[in-house]
Amino acid sequence: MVDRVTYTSEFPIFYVTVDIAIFTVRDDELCVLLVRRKGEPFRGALALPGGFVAPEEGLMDAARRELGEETGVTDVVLEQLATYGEPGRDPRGRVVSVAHVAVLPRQVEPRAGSDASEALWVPVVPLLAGRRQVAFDHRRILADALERVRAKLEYTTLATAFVAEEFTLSELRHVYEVVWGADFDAGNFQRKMRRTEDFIVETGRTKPSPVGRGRPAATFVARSPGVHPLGSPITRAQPQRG
Amino acid sequence: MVDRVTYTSEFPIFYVTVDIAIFTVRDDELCVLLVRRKGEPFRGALALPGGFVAPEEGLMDAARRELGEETGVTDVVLEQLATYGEPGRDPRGRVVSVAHVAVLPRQVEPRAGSDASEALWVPVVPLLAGRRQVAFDHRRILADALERVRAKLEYTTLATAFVAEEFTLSELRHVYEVVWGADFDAGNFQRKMRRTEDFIVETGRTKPSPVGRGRPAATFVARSPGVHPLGSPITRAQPQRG
DNA sequence: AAAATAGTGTCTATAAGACACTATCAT
DNA sequence: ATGATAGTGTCTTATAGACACTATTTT
Repeated sequence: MVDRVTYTSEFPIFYVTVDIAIFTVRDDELCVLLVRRKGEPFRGALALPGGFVAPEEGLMDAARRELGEETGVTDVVLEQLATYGEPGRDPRGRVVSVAHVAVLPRQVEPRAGSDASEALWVPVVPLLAGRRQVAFDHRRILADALERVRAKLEYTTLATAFVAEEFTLSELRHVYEVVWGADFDAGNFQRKMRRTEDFIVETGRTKPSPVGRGRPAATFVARSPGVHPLGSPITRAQPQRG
Repeated sequence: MVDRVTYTSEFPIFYVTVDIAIFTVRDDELCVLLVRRKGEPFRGALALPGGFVAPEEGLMDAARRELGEETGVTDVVLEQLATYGEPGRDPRGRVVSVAHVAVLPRQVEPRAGSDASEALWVPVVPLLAGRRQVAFDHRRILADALERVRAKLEYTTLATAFVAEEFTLSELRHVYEVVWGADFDAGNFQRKMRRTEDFIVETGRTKPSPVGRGRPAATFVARSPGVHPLGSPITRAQPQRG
């Protein structure tokens, strides 16, 4: 790292950080990983995990590093969300933050990092509806991130990033139901998924229901790793007059 | 502006810039406004207009200012696209660029700014398909911007940003045809637009065809200023087996 | 057998594309 | 009248949602 340099320019000093909104489905709720801040400003408030970008580090590399430091997770779907750089958004100076969205396939027990006294999974919708303090403009970032995840579920294969590598259609349907807060007809969902091209591939194996009873479900894997656009969107459940 | 400061930190120096991909439909082609660089690096190459963010200036404010300086346009649809910050993307140092997309309602004659020897409208698709040199990673940014515009046309009211405040459905259809490079059935397009909620409002006035012959077209205005999501998407023309 | 979950069949409403047709203008 | 563009009618095909039904498992 650079230790002390002389900065000669007519341009101001910028600090560049990354913040990450890490989502997972946990206990029938969409949750985001937040840390409780140890230092000032916003000491004790909830914040998105994140940190400063290193000198020779790419933006997504920085996000991936911070994510690893906070959760120990490495193989994860990560995407740039937007950049927040209003003057005054950070009292320490002109900080431009490149926000990212990450989706975890299963619940991971977070461990606190060096900048946080605590790391915890927080249900997103109640947090955004409530009045709990959130550091900086992270409430706004989180709202944007939620909107992005909900939108991407519709026209990409993002849903598979929430479940294990091998999954049942009930598990996948549960992701949509939790993220969108709407129920799906199980039969129609089944048909839609099986008919959508380039999304899922049946393994030939089955998996018993978690409640112990009922017909075991066929398992599937994502057709290809990562997130890809879908030919036809997965529509949100809308009541039909018929 | 800061003239000379001493920068004491374990964090590196970052420069933050904005770049703007300004699109318009001109002569039956989707065009982007590019400048020819006066100075090094990439002297003489084509580049997106853009520049450094001022000390107390928001990111979109900076983009709007640069856009005004380059084209004289003020009232314009502007949206953040993505941020590009790979180390080495700019030989002058660690430059993080926040790219924006702008859409102009009509062809504007660009005037060269202080950083550019020339400003010109360039057809986008041939540029991306060809081998003309483009400065920095601006070819990549431009490709991302084109993808964004094509996508937004489908599920937002962005198309109205390409036409004058009062427009005919033929003019609007032409935007879709040029941006997507596909023809639409004029009748079906008419029905689709009139039935889509919260998109357009008929003025009651008519406008004669530009070729002088034919029935004058009814004119419309956008239902509300700015870009808004649509309830039902405008689908790209796809051949149907029937 | 009963209960629970997985998966299929089928009907209806809606909407997109194809294309024939009507409407209104200039020459 | 002719040709051009604007706009409507209507047929076909595809698909989403509703919901009844079958299939496969455990208790």
